[in-house]
Formats: sequence, C-alpha cells, structure tokens
Amino acid sequence: MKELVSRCPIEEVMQLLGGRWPSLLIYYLSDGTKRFSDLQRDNPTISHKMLTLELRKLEDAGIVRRTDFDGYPRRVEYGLTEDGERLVPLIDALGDWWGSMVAAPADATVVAAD
Amino acid sequence: MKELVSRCPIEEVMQLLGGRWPSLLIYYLSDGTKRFSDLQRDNPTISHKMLTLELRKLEDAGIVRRTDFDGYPRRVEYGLTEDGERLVPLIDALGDWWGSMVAAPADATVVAAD
DNA sequence: CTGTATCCATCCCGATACTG
DNA sequence: CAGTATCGGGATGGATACAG
Repeated sequence: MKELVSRCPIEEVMQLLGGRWPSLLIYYLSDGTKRFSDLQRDNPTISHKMLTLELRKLEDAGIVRRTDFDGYPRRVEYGLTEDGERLVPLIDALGDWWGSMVAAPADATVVAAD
Repeated sequence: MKELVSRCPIEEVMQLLGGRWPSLLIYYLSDGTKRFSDLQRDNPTISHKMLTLELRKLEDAGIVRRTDFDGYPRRVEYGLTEDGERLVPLIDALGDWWGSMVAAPADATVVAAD
C-alpha cells in the first residue's frame, strides 16, 4: 500500500524530516552553502548514497536548493531555500523541548499514582 | 544506541518522533485520555503490534502516561504527560509550516494546467 | 481487552563499482 | 568531484497465535 493520503499534515512532514539525516543536513546547511564533499565531511557516518538520496528528497520538497556548476571537476552547491530557513527555528524548538526533557527526567512528572 | 550520542539533540528527538505514528498518536491523545482500543479505532491502519511498540516507546520517553486498571476485562488508558502536552504546539508548528509549503509552492512550475 | 512472541516478507541502507 | 546502479545483509513491521 503506497497510497497514503495523510489526513494529518503532521504525518506528511514527519515522513519528510523524520529520519536520522534530514534535520542534521538542514542544521549544517543553515550555516551557509556547502558542497557535496563538505557535507560528507560534516557527516562522516552518512554513506555517499544516503547523502545523495536525502539531499534529493529535501530538494524535491523545496527545502534545499541545489546549484550545479558543471565544470571540471564538477562542483555542486547546496543551500537552504527560504522555506528551509523558516524551518530551522521550528526544528530548534524541538531540540529545546528535548533538552528540557533530559534536564528534568520523566520520573518527576508523574503525579500521585493513586 | 550502538554509536556515540548525537551531537545534535535534533537527531535524538527525530529518532523518537520521526516515524509515521508517534506524532499521530500524540495528536490523538492531545484530545484526551484514550484506551488502547480507542487508539486502534483512531488509527485503523496501524497494526496491533506497532501500536503497542509505539506507545511503549512514547511512554519510555516520558511523553505518554499509561494507567492500567486491571480488572476484567482489562482496561488501560493512555494520556499525555505534561512534557507531552508541551510538545503538541511544536508539532503543530511543523504542520503549519508544511501547510504553508503546499499552499505556496517554492517552484511554481506545475501550477498552470491549461 | 491488552500485551507478548514468533514467523516471515519487505524495505532500507551500506558497500562497491562505474560514468561523466 | 558528484551522481547513479546494483547487490546483499539487517532492520522494520505486518499477520497470526496465544496468554492473562
């Protein structure tokens, strides 16, 4: 079943950003334009293949802009679109939320188990 | 995890919320406390097994609180913790962002269907 | 009703090799 | 340098059966 018409936009956006890499790549790109090999250096553990696929996915979603200067050797640059930039603070907010979680463990939030 | 801890909290929080179901379950639970079978009805396409696993994951993360009234038949209720509640608007913001994306495509190519 | 365990198909992803 | 294609192992998740 490939047809998933999400009723909830949340479901869709999580499909896009949910994996391990998308948000990380966005994070690194928020720093400025980078080349393919720069991103490889930033993320030493991502495979060549996955970097390509993730970038393509983000590009298709309109989050990442790809610029191909085809000379030799080839040179391609990746950067965030405006939509991508707008996404950064939202992702950041999730990070802050997570930070507040680990700072104050869930134990303390349990209220009077009667 | 097997490897080093993520430098970026984003990476961690996405590992948690990234899949198809977590955010949806949180959405449904933001509505109020629900039983296992209620959630099954809300999400007709999730399998029994995955519902259990996802709920357990969210519970372990301190997002969901599980209350087991063990009578007969058994009855278990799920609800959001305070941390979970605080997460809702953040997820919502992502949904809004996504909504603004589809509303105004970055690339106006396909719009004109003459 | 809720939860656990098992089996098994599927898919994701890394490694590798090749192209321009 | 950047991208594509292919293969195979391992993780992921559905179906099912069973337990409390």
